[in-house]
Amino acid sequence: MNVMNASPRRKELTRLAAQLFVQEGFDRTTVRMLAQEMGIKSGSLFHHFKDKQEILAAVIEEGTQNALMIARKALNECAAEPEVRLRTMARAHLETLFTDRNAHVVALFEWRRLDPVASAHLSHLRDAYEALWVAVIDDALAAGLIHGDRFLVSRFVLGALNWTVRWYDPSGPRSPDDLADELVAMIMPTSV
Amino acid sequence: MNVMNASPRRKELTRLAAQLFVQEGFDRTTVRMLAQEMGIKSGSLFHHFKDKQEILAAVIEEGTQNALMIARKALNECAAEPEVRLRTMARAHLETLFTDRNAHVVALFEWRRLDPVASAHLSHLRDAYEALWVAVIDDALAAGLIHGDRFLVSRFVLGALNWTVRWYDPSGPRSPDDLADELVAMIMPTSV
DNA sequence: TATTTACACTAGCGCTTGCTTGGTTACTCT
DNA sequence: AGAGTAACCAAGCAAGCGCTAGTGTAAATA
Repeated sequence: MNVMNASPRRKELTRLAAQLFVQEGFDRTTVRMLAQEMGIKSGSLFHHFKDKQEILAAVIEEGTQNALMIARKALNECAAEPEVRLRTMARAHLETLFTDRNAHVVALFEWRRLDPVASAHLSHLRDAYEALWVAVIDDALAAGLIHGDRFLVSRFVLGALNWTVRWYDPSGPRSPDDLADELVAMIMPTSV
Repeated sequence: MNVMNASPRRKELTRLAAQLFVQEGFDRTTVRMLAQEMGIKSGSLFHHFKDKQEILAAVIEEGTQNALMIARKALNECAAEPEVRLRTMARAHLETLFTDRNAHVVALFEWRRLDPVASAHLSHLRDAYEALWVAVIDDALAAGLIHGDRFLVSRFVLGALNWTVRWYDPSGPRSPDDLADELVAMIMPTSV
């Protein structure tokens, strides 16, 4: 029973759990289903995770850490112009959303199943990620690229982006980058 | 056991069920919790609904029918200018979303718990509602008010609007109508 | 060689789940 | 008065739930 273990075995189990949580939802996924998917018996599962809750927390933490890393890297590597940074951030968001889709769908739609302790811990991670967004939006507003309330704009943009997991098929003709660019174009009057 | 009953009692039970489904999620809401909230015993519940699934379907159907009615009425009563119709549709969307909040949150986040039969039936309702949106968006595009792909624009706008249930507090200083107007302004370069 | 560690197993406990059954009450209609 | 019906209740069943206890075994460590 490893409290904060990052063994490769545990990582793989977390990945499988994410898939099942998306397919069935957290509540309908039983420890027996998880175990079977992992090729072990249900009892053995509790050697890797203290309880079912911890599996959920592991899935969400993994996904959010990843999103944070990718976004920071992308922002570090791109130019300083507000327009470029806005586009970069939107692209990074969709990139993580669809390369790590299962984990993010779980994070978006099963967050409330977290117990208060895990939720508090993971909220910090999510807040750090959203702070990146707000900074980029602020720059774009200051540069006159977009208009409106900083708070509203970021919520609307994040909502539009997050909702894509409900309808967008990344294996179709349109790439995630196209999608991100179209959204940015939609809210940027200067780019018409 | 009424298959397609619209008795006032059943309507009230449906409303209470929606509230619990939002609070706890469909899977974690037990028939005993539902019964207690309704002031009856769990067995009596099955006099009104054939099974738990049917309660979920009733909640979602109620909400969607309502949204459709409100949107149609609002569009019928408003002016013919594409800009007005776009704003009207966004306002109507947020109006239903927050007057009938519980039912809509359930429809948005518990849809997948529907069995295939109920899902197929309700999909038609939802499609009829989305068709209203696409028509309004098409007019706005044709009038040059907004730009982009009709499909993408409607998805982005609906995503941004639906996501508001996650963060917006209608009892705050900003009214739902303000919210709708700000979103429309955000995507309409001409209104700067 | 002796000991620990990591990982898996079997078996099942205690509890909750959705739902059924068989019967009762209260009200309406003829 | 009698029949019909909608609404309810007490009791409980079969299945499934998360999780625990105790054991076996192979590899790593001392």
